[in-house]
Amino acid sequence: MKRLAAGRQESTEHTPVRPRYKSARGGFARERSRFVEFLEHKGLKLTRQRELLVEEIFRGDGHFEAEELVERMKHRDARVSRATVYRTLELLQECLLVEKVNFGTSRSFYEHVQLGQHHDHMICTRCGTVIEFFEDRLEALQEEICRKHGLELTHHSMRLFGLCKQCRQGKAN
Amino acid sequence: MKRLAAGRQESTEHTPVRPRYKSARGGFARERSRFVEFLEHKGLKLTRQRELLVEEIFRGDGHFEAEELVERMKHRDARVSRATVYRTLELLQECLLVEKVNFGTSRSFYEHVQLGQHHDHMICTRCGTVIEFFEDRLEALQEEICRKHGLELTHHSMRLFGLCKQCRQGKAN
DNA sequence: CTAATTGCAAAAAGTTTGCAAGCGT
DNA sequence: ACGCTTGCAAACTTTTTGCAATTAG
Repeated sequence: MKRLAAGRQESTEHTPVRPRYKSARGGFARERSRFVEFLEHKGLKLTRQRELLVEEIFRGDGHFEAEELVERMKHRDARVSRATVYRTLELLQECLLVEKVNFGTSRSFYEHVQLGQHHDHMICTRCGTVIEFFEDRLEALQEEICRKHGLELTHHSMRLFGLCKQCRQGKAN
Repeated sequence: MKRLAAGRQESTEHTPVRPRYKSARGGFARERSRFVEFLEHKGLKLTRQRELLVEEIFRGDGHFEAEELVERMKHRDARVSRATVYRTLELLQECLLVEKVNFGTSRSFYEHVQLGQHHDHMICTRCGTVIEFFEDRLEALQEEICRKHGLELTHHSMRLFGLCKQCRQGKAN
């Protein structure tokens, strides 16, 4: 996975139930072409449904559940079935444009991955708040660990669980 | 999560389909008492089923699926139903004796957590081999990151995905 | 043209739940 | 005794699959 410029230290918070994020940056041209290239490379077709899905996924705040995406697609100009949504999510995960994340609850969330915008998660096990963070040294250390074990790193997922400040102070959240 | 003595660097490999691990160390007395204390603390009861489950979980290689555990319990001296297995796994996760891990496939695995024996995972996305590793500096860095964001760390999960040496060389695995 | 893709609906897989009977404390 | 637990089976949620019709290249 491409390393980011050193020193980025942003973080945003949200709850896993209905996450609220700052809205994604404008376009998704690079992500779209990555998908197109991936399809070509594998001899797969760029269908209307696949185009609509990528657009819808990268248009939103980047966080969604499969079923929610199925719903969202109903308001588009072409019908996209549940089966196609699942099948396409599979492809998007394969080319690293989408990640399946699990915050410890039974439902699994998906996140779109904007090229060069990787982040990890910190989850409060009491109130469920999720904090996104990025730490350059962590990325570097991972590369080093993989090198040591002979793995060529493509991507990773790190989740830190614990109690957030509010919950430690016994306040409801 | 308790930090381990600095410098431990072991690693074992297995595939997620039917993982093979070196067998667990002898007893599980400490884990058992942790569970008992947890139950007492919450005013819950130590039933025969719960005892058998903990025993079975810590007796095995430490890796299992829910359904597999249901099967294994059929050969015990008391019947343990699927519902009880799920309900107990929930409790065991709550007191950090069991972790649910997902290696990218649709099935989710559970691992028992022997006190003071934490490790993370490296997964080859092509052949599915899983390498367990432990890296002291990673643990330390996590603590630091959490401190910075005000989270009191209880546990974490890190997965590194990529291509193992064999797969990079195009050999089947 | 031809193979890949889609939608549908049924099926599978995985997990949860209500309830009456049973069991720790 | 009291209230937490259990087993059972049904219900639910989420994801997968077979198949005939459709579409991209």
